[in-house]
Amino acid sequence: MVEERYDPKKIEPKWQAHWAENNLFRTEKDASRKKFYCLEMFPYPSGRIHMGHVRNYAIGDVIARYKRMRGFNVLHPMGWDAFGLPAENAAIKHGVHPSQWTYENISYMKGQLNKLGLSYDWDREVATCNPEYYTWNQWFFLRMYEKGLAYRKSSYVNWCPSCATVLANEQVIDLKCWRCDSVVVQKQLDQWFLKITHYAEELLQACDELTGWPEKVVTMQKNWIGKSYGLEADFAVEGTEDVIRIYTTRADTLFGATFVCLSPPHPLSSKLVADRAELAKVTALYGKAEEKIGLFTGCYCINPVNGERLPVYIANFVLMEYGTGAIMSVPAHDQRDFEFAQKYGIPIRKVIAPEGETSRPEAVEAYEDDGILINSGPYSGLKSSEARERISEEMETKGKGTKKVNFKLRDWGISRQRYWGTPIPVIYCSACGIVPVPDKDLPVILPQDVRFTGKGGSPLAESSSFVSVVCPQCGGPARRETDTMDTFVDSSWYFIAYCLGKGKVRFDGGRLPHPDLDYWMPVDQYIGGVEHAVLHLLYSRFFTRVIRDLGIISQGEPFTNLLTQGMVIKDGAKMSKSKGNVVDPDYLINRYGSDTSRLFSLFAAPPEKDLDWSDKGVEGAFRFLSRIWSLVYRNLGALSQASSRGVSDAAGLSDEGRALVRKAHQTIKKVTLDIEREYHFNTAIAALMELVNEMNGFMPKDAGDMNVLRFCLETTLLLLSPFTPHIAEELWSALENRPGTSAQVWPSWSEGLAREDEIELVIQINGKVRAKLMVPAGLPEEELKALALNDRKTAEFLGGKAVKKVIAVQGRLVNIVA
RNA sequence: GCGAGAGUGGCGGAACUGGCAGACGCGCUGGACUUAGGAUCCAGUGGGCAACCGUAGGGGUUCGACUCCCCUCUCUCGCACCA
Repeated sequence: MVEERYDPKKIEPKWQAHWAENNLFRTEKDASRKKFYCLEMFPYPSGRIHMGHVRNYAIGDVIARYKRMRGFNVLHPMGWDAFGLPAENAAIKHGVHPSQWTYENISYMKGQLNKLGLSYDWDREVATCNPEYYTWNQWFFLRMYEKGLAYRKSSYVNWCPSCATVLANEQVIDLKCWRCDSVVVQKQLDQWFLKITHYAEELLQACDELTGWPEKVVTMQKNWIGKSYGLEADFAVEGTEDVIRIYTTRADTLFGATFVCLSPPHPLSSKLVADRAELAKVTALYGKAEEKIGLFTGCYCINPVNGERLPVYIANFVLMEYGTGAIMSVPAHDQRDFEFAQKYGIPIRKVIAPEGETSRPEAVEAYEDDGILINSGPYSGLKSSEARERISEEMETKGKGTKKVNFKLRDWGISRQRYWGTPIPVIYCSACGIVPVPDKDLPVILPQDVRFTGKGGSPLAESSSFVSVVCPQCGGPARRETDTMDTFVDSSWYFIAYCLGKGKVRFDGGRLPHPDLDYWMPVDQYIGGVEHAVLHLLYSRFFTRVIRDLGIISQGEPFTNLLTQGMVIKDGAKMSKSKGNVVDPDYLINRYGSDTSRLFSLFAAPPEKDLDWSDKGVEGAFRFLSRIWSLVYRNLGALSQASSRGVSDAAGLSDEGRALVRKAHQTIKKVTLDIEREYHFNTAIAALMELVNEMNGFMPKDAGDMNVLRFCLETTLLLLSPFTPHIAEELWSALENRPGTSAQVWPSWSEGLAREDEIELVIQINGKVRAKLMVPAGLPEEELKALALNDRKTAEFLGGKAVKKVIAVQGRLVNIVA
C-alpha cells in the first residue's frame, strides 16, 4: 500500500532492516567475478557523525551500489580508527575509561551510519583498539625491527613542560600546547622510528603511476618526499683535524661562498664555541622562523675549491635534520644567506650573472636563478648546469666531496607518551639491552590499572604490572617500553584487514601471498578528505610496500583511484563545532529522512568541490522525492495494470509517449556517463529531475501511454536507487516488482531510441544568433547550409550583403559570414 | 616566497574534444486552489525601453571563445628557512 504522502520515517527503517536481515551487502571472494573494492576513510569514533561523514559515505555508497548493479563483486567495508587522544582526554576529564568511551561511541555511530542506509559489509568491521587488531601493529613492528626498518634514536620532539609529554606537530598551535597553552620546547628524546626513507625513491617514482589520483595530491606527495641532487663537500677547519661536511644543490656557486654555517645541534657547534651561554642563545631560537641569528665561532675553514679562508658561524636557521646539518653560505645567490650576511657584515660576492645581462646594479636581494659563472676561476663563463656537474666532479676527484641525492622525507617517529594506542612491543634489559617481545607473547595488551591524570608523561609507566617484566632472553628483571604507537600506524593497513574479514585477520602462516588479499587488493576507489593528502596516504603507501616485501601481498600500491571530497561549508566557513555552524545529521534524518540528506549532499556540488550548505536546498531535495512519490501514488491503479515490457522496441506509441521514452533513454545515458565520468552526481541527479518533470507533464491517454509511464518510472527508480535507495526500493516494490532494486541490473540505453528525430538548427549571421529552425536530424552539412541561406529571416538580416563564407556544424548550427 | 586550483545570474551550480552561456535546484514575481498558507500546482525569471551588452579585467588567435594563447587583478588551499 502506498500512502498519499511521502513519509521517509515509515519506509527507511523497514528497508534498512530488510537489507540487514537478508545480508544483502555481505561479500565473499569469488574468483569468477570481477571485483570492485570501494573504500571510504574510516572515522574516528568521536561520538557522533558530522555532515562531512554524511557526504563522504554517501559518495562511497553511490559508487558501491552502482558498481553492484553493474555486476561487480563489490567489497564495501567500514570500521573504526579507534585509538586516539580524545578518548584519553575524556578519561582525564570525566573518569570514563577510554575503552568504554570508545566502544559506546562506536555503537552510537554505527547506528547513525545504518540510518543513512549505507550498504556496508559489517562482517568485516574492524576497530583498531581491539587487541585482535593491534596485535598486528606489533607484529609488523617486530618484522620491521628484524629488517632494520624500525629503530630507536635520539631526536628533537615538541615537548610541553607543563603536561610533561611529547606533542604531535598538529597539537602545537602557534608554538603553544593546545591543552594548557604553555610554550612548547624542542627536547631531545629517545624515540622509535620507522624507516620510511628506505622507500623514498620508490614512493617517489611510483607517484607517476598514480594516474587515478588528483594531481594536487600527487604533487603534494612528491614535494613532501622532496628529492634533490647535490654535492657534499668537506671544509677543513683551520688549525684542527675537524672537517665540516656541507650539502649544497648549488655547486656552481661554490666560489661565491663567503662563510659556513653549522646547525646549533651540530656536534661541532659545541666543540668550536667556548661560550656556552652564547651558544644557548642561538640554540634557543633554533627552528623559529621569525628571526635569523648567528654566532661567530672564531674559527675559519678552507673552501676546498679555491683554498679560501671562510668564517664559521652557528646559525639558528640551519636544520640538523636535513643534509649534513651544515651549509656553505653564498649570500649573492641565496636570500637567507644574503640577509644573514647583511646583518653580520659578511662580504657578498657575485659568481652567477643572469644570462644576457650586461649591467649589474647593486644587489638588494640575492639572485637565485641559474646563469653564467663569473669570478669562478677556470669555471667562469660556463652555464650553471654544466658548472654544477664539473665542479662536483672536481671535488670527487680530489676526494673533497661526493655527489649526493637528498630527500626531505624523514623517518617516521612513532613513539607517543600516551595510553590509548598500541604498546610498542619492546623490553629493555640491563643485561641484554633492547629485546623485542617474542611473537608468542603477542599481543602486548594495554593494562587496565592506569589512572588518567593528564600529567606526568606516559600513563603506562604508572602500571607496575605492565612495566616490570622478565627479560625474554636472560630471564632477569627488565622493563617494558611504555610509549605507544602513533595512531597513524593503525590506519596504514586497515584496508588490508578488511579483505580478510572479522576474526580472520592474521598474516603469519598460510599460503603467501594471501589469496584473499591478492583478490581484493588494491582498493579500486578510495574516498576521503584531502587533509590526509600526505600523512595517512603516504604512510599507507609505505606500509603496503613493507607488507609486500614480507611476501603477504603482491602489490605495493594500495589505492588505484582516489577521490578527495570537498569540505562542507556553511555561512562561508567550514562546518565545525568551534564555529558553531554545524548541522546535526540526526536532526536532518529525523526531519527529512536519509534519502533527502544523501540526495542534497550529492546534488549541491560535484564531490571534489566544497559543498555550500543550504537549508532551502535540502527542502528542494525533499520536494523532488515527494513529487516522484505522488507521481506513483496518483497513477498506482493504472500502473499496476501496465507493463513496461515491449516499450523499448515499440512502434505504435503516441507521439508524446515516444518523446517520453526518448527522454528516458537519454537520461539513462546521461546518468551513466556522468557517474562514469568523474562521479559527477550533481548533473546525473539534474538529469533525473528533468525526466521526472517530463513525466509529471505527461498525460497518459491509453494503455500504451500507461506502459510508457511505467517503463519510465521503473527506469527512474533504478537510476535513482544508488542515490536514494529507500524510496527507490519502496516504490519499486509498490509497482509489484520483485526482487528489490539493488538486485537489479543497471538499465542500458539504446542510441536509436535516445536520438532526436528533429533538431533545432541555429542560424547565425556573423556569429550572432538570428534565427532558429526545426529540421530533421542527420541532414548533411550542404543541406543545412541551403536551409539556412533560404530562410526568410536570413535574407532579412543579410540586407543584401554578399555572403563570404558559410560554416555548418552538423546537428547544431550554421554560421553565415557576410 | 614556492607549488596547486578557482573566479559564470540574487544564491548553489550546468555547458563533452571551441559551436544557442545560464541545464537542474534555491530564491524571487505573478496566478490558481484555499478560512489561511511558510503546503501544493501553473506561468515567468541574466541586464537593458531598444539596438545591443553580458562568463574577474585587458589584449590576441578564430567564421565562432566560459573553453585556446599572453598580461593583470582577486580569492582559496597546500608547503613554508629542505641550502
